[in-house]
Amino acid sequence: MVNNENTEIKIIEAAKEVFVHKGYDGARMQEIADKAEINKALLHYYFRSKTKLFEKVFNNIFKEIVTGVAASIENSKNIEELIENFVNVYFEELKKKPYIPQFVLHEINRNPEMIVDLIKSNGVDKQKFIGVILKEGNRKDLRPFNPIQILVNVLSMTIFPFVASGIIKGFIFDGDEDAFDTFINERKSHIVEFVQVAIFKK
Amino acid sequence: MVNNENTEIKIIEAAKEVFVHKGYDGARMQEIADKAEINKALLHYYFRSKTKLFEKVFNNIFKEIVTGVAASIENSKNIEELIENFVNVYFEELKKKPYIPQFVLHEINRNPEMIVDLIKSNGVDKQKFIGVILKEGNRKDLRPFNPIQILVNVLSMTIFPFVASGIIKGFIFDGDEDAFDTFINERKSHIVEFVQVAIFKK
DNA sequence: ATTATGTTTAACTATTTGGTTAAACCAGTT
DNA sequence: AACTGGTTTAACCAAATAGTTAAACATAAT
Repeated sequence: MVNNENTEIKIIEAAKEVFVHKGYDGARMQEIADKAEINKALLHYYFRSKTKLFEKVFNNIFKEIVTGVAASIENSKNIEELIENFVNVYFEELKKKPYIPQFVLHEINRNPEMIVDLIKSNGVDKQKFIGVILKEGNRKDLRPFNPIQILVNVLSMTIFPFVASGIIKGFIFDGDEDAFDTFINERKSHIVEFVQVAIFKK
Repeated sequence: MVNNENTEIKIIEAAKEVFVHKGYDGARMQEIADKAEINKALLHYYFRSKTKLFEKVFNNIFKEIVTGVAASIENSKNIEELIENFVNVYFEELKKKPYIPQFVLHEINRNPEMIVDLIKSNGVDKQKFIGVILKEGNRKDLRPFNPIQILVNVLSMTIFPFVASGIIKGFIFDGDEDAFDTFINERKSHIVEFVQVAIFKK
């Protein structure tokens, strides 16, 4: 009984790092071991296989995202608040962990069946997420857009720039990191404004 | 001299299929050979290495996308037309090839340096893409949004649903394919309407 | 028919990589 | 001190996989 807990955490952190940047197929157990400052055998002692380790890490990350979103919309009374809270919380989260969305989307794409178990095992309450937006959908001061479309609009505009940061950076900003950062910082309030202006009548 | 040209095409088509669905790391030369109905040695005879074959395929796909976009916005005189044309053309393209964006974004993420060469070697004229939107930016009947933000909004809303189809399908539509398809079909006109309503004053 | 050139194949090689094994190690318990 | 449990390691194994080789084959030119 020397390390245990500490080691496990170190492994998960290292695995997270490697999996997120290289994907499941591109990740190497050796690299994870190196990054965790242990050797490969110990890695397999803690998590029997690459698949098992990956599942742990992926679940971990997925839970982080879900609880993040849940918290951001928990106290939102109406659609205005919901959008503002979601975009604000999520944007800050993504600025800290910009590689997460691309990773999650790629892995779900690679193995779509996974998502069913994932939602189940994480006890995600769908209603909590789309309930507010559906209920608010028939407010008289809103344009008659399909609320699901609005939801996807907000998700798209918030998440996509991080998923496509490589292209946007290279294509629109000629590789200029600073210009891209400015753009991202400006974006948070832009989305809120843009959506508000679009959904309200008048 | 039996096959040659035909074989090369068959290889590229097979490689495209496999790379797009599995990614570079997940793709296997054997699987590509099988799908092209040849053996691995011939594969290496035509394209010396996995990397070389991948580059060819990726360039190919990238070019398709770029020319697609270029064509869609070529004859657009103002921002209204531009948005409508872009969304229409692109949506139909993506419905036919829904896996392309996720693939491209993942590979660029995996190897960001690639994009510089890619843009260079494809002779992409950036101005053509963002020129119209920048020029139209200070029309008096438009709200004073940053045109780049608008551009990214349109890109996001159009492309993201395909990148995140797995999550959207599973999460919002409980795995119901038909409901998702209906949503996608409705989406094309929704985006156009949504953006128009947002950008125009009054 | 023979030659030359490009095409196709089966069999092989070297390396990478996920995973295993058996022994050493360390701390607390008896 | 000897024992017991989990922990850690170096060395090893087997399978997968990118890439090679050398020979057979087909077609057109001489």
